[in-house]
Amino acid sequence: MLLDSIRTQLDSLSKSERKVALAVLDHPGQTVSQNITALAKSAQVSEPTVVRFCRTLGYDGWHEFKLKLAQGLALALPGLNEQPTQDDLAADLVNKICSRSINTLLDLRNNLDPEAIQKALDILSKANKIEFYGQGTSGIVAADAQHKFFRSGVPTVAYADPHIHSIAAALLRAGDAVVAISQRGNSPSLVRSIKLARRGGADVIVLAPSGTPLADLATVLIPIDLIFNIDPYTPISARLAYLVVIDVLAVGLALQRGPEFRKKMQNAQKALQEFDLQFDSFIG
Amino acid sequence: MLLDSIRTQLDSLSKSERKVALAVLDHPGQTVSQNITALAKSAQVSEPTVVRFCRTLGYDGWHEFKLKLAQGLALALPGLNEQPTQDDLAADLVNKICSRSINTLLDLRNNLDPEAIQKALDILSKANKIEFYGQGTSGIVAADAQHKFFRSGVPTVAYADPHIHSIAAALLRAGDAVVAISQRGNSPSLVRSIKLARRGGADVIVLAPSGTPLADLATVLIPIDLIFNIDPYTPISARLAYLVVIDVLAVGLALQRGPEFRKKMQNAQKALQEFDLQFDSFIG
DNA sequence: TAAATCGTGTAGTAAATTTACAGTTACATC
DNA sequence: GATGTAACTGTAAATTTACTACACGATTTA
Repeated sequence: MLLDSIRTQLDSLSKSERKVALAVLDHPGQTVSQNITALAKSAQVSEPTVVRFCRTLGYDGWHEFKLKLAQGLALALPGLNEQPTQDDLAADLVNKICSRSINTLLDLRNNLDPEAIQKALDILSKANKIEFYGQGTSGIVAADAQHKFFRSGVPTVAYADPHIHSIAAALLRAGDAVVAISQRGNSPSLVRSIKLARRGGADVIVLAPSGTPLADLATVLIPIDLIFNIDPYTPISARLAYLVVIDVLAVGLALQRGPEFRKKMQNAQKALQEFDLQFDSFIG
Repeated sequence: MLLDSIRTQLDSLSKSERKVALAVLDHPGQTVSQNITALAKSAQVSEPTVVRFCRTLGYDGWHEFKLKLAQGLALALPGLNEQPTQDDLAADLVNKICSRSINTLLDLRNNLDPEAIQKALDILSKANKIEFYGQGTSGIVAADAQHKFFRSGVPTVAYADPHIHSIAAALLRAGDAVVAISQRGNSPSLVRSIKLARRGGADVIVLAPSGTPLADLATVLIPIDLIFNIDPYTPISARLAYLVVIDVLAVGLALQRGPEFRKKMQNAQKALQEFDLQFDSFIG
């Protein structure tokens, strides 16, 4: 990106232009919010020198340079560019947590196995009945999944209570499908329910770290191997990964059911939206 | 992102400001390279109207608006906004949905206002009682918030049922805090409850798109201006943004309560983890 | 029907960016 | 070693750009 381009061209710049370059590299975030006068001052050069610097890099002038820099920063991952302003807790917090979450998803994009997704979609698209089981935090993921699938026109149920899902699991038959969600993959009661489900002939899609007891019971395993941080103040960004996988499954299933089905759902959605405007929002 | 924020606020704009909005939406790419005069001309309004338009959207002026727009466009990578088609392989699906989610979070990182977060944290750290209200999809976010705050050692409650939260809201007093979560910002029953809460003297932190009825009722508004796509098969990645904001608040609150408190919680967490290994996982 | 509020454009002002020019330095040539 | 040339850099003026103050007109309210 732009900052890298500045770095590589550092040698071919004149003395004063290099001052500008270093000032920009030092505080890229500030640079985009400053005007040319402020940058000139902090680089201890004159304004025209800054303009010449921009031109040397191939831009029309200060405005275009600033714009391109801003765009580059929007995409850049943190840590590299800006040292966090230590005194500003909130800004630092926002930056760190967002960045960590982004990294989690980047990681997911690289490691999520499309083949497993495809197998899972095959199972789901043929299933008579789809149930989501998850406890604690994963119970929320399961509830989210139910919501998403429902909005995609696929009725499902989600259970977070061990007693309930063990009963539900015992009622499953061949042709039914369960999605078991667990961040640890070792919840005994969930494992028990999944065993019951399999005994009844149901297919089980597991979202859990690989190598866990739950993972071993899967018909299809979608492994989610992220660091589970012990520090309680670390945001549990792993949850985001689970939610995105659920997104993938919901969208994939909807697509697999074909465009007609899709059209029908769009209409339903539209009707719902008009309703919302007058009454209560279902969407929230 | 910004363009979506413009779309959602289209109704609350005046006639001339809407002209500006439409001109921007029509040619966002041109807008960033143009100056205010050119935009005013193509929207057939005067320059001050453009400035007022920028201010209405919450920006300092034309410069800031243009910069943010440029950053938003940089994130709108080509191909990402295309709807996934049925021909897509699972790999494509994974890639697209992950990328879209990543962009949502990049956007959030660029636009989330640390000042608003700080104000929210100030309120939360002083609050006697913290409640989360959200309906439908946002009800899940509220439940998630309750979970996270609980794990940070802060007892809270979350309500998704309109009747329940209206009763709860009526019982609030000065010194209490509500976090209202809404992806639309116009749910009548939620608005009603929030009005009750404010009447009782409670502070209200709102997570919703800016310019919405709910946003106007906030003591502190944390605006989340992301796409609300009508197509039901588009992943609702906005939810990720909400979850991350909740993360930020939960972690921030824990940090603000000091290191001793933090230590205590770490121990509690550790104990819980050991317990989990033998019995049922609380974490999921 | 009058008053008031909101929205909009005109014209003037302030600010920022760019251009023109001139002084300085570094290097090459005689 | 002196002189000329070319490249850099800053000062100051010019121009563009964004913003403010004010006034007119429309729409709403009393």
